[in-house]
Amino acid sequence: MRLTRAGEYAVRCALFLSFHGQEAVCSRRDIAKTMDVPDQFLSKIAQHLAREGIIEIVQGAKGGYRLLVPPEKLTMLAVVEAVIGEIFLNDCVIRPEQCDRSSSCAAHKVWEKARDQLRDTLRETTFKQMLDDDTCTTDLLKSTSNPSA
Amino acid sequence: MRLTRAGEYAVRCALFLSFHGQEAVCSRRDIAKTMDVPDQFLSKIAQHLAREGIIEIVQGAKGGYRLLVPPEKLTMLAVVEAVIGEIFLNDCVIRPEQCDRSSSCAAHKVWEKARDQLRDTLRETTFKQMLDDDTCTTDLLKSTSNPSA
DNA sequence: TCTATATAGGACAAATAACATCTTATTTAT
DNA sequence: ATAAATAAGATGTTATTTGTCCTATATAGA
Repeated sequence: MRLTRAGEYAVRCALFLSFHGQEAVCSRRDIAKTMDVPDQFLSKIAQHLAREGIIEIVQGAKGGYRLLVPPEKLTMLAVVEAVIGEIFLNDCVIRPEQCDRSSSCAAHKVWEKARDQLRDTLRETTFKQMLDDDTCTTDLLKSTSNPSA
Repeated sequence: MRLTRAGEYAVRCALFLSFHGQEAVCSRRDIAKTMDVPDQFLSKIAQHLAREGIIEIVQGAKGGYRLLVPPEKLTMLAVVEAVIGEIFLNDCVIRPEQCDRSSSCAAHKVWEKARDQLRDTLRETTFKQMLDDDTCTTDLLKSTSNPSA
């Protein structure tokens, strides 16, 4: 499971929306520009997030995306899996039926454990936490969302 | 980090070699056949394992591969990373210089943590452990390595 | 109602990575 | 010398990822 671009972009998008709060409808253009995400590609990603109920897509003029889940409840896991699908570290765990390879069997327990740990870690991380931890983060977010400054 | 075929094959190969012990020189054909690995592809994989000092490649007639590391010291991590390279879960951790994206920064700590955990888990698992845990494993190994039975 | 401004969604194109094989060369036991 | 192995480079194939183009649709506001 390597985080794909699409996954990374989804995280950026969710970060942006979390920063602006649940009330705000943020235009795709704004998000794309600020977070360095290809505009059209973001469209596809947003659809995944919407399907999972993470965001709402507002159409028409003044349209854009709105966060539906409060940042303190929005987890890294939810955002990432919305876009790249459920996380697996190897095929055998996904398709056990195809894995009659008993030779690999003991190995699979390891992968399963590793996978569970990984997902737990991602599940424990909320976007609120990430925003609060502004060691280096959010400077950009803040500045760009406040162009007058 | 999804375990690629190559990685999976490396694990199978190492499992086979671990089962047969450090003394045995196992032919590539045998390993490939028993473990369902494409013969030529295994050749490539073996070269990686050899470069990392995990196996020794014995050339010429009666040649093949020999395990250099005792199974109780051979870890899943070593085998996998020998073939697929150091494990990363996302690009930003690999190329931080490319990631001046401060917006992603907080997120990266999470990925780094997840990555460390994953590698720890894989490092804790030895091939001896996997062989000992023969819930379902090694039946095949045993039977095929003992064709007279 | 019309227009400008948004996003949706299908089709497609390009780049990258993964998987595998073919061929030729080299090594070594007998 | 010969047969039995593996090595290494080139190449082909397929799948995935990333991204864009184009047309359709929705909505705010004059």
